[in-house]
Amino acid sequence: MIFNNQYELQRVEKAELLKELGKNPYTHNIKRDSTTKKFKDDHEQIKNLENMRDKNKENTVAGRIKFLRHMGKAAFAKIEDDQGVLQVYFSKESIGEDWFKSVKKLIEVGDIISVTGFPFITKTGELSLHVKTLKLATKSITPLPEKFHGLTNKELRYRKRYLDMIMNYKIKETFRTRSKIVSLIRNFFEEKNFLEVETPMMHPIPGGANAKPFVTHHNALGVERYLRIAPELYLKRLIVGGFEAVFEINRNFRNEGMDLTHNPEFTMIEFYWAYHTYYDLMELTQEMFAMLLKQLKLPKKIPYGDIEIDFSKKFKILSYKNALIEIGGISIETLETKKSVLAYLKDKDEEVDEKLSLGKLYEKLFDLYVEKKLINPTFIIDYPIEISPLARKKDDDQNIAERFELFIAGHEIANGFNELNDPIDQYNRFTSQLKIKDEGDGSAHEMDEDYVRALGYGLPPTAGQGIGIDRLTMILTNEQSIRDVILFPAMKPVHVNNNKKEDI
RNA sequence: GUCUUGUUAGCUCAGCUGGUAGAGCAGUUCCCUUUUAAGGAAUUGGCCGUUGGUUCGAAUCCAACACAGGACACCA
Repeated sequence: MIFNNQYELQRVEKAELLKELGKNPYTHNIKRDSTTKKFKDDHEQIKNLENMRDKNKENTVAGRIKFLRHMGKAAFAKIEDDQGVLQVYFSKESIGEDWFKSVKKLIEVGDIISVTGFPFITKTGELSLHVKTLKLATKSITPLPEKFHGLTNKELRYRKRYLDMIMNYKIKETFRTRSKIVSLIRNFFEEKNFLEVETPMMHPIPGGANAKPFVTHHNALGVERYLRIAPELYLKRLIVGGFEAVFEINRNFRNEGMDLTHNPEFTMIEFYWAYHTYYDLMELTQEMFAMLLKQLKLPKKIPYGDIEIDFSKKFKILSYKNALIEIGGISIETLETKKSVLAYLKDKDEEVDEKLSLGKLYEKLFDLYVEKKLINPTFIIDYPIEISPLARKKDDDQNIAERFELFIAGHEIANGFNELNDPIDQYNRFTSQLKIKDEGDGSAHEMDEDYVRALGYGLPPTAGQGIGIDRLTMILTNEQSIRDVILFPAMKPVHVNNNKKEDI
């Protein structure tokens, strides 16, 4: 029996007793004509009535009992539904003596009930429902956590999100906002004539990002498949095919570490826009943020933990190299050669791989000394080419990619660039990524010959971008951990320890 | 992957330098017809994360392991 602790057994017994009384503890025969919020809104004016009640009104509201206060022959309960909480009052007289006695014994906090009755205002001034009929909708077998402190254990909150939602009302708001963000973004792109598409999640060759993939096996085909690390290469094939503006909002999977900003599966929007440039993307991104803030009714300066993020000005644009100099405080001379950068890092007691290229070393410097300082929205542009294997080179500097990343609150939120559409160049970039992979960087990009062949047919000048929806939601909901914006974040399984020594 | 802190009743937490486990809420039994974490009286409930070790004796000391929070590393 799965429910075997003393409290659960007690409640199972109560459910049995209810059945014996002819009250199905799991009935479906419940209809309501109002909600906790609507009931309060509809009857707000009864405070002006003489008796502060209106016996001619009648509504049925259903919800979970969160508080229950018995007082001999009467009782108050707070019931909660999707919309909020409503206090209900019932007594021996209002629902009948026998049923009142049974309710007192058999119905408790956690149970879901429906109540029918009229609005009134209590002595302490709370608009409440005076119950005439009380029905049990669902008997709760497992008791709820404590009513005052609630559920605070983070592990339990993540593992049992349903319980977290019952106990921590605020978290539901966060996930409503998340849903709204996705919906608003979808709308935004549709209105700009982007076409929403769905490309494969199981890839024969993992591509579109530098990351380690999850591997799975396709039985019928007898081949390995990789959960996608990015939809990028498929979306660009669609641009080759003739769609000129596409987007996809869905999950990507990366087989890497987890922390406050990384979950192994995460949601991204990627969009590709033919005959546009990465400067157009930066404009579009700012427009999108303005739209989100407006629709979510957020101010232009929003709090995030101990800091404030200012969206009121045009986002700052700064080149990668200048960011290292101006924000990282690194001298131009230091940045000139591999040797001087290595010396700088060693001087700072940082562990570095001497084999890293200058571009990779820049990346290291950026992560160490710049990223965390980018609080207000900032576009960092013009990235080293070797960390941007799918981005177009600048015409006047072969070492720089026409690429940007958007940073907010020290986190990377978006990544966009002019797509590399020279098939020969792309082939060579893949080849040099393979070399990096051979040298031991498991996250280097794979060769995707079919993608290069697609480019062979001609990819129009295109700019493309990805935005991390989880991180975006974190910023807009003021949550510090990605786990607080993912309904069911990845957790290790808890396994029962059975390795007790056997007698010999 | 590394470091660090934690794991005690259903939940939130005490438990000191080792001496056989406590509180509040919830539950159970009573009293109470307008309460707001309602109140009053009594009371049930513990493989002290797991496995070993040290010791006459371990929730407490030591080790390994598991899981979690945080930091770092990798990445978005």
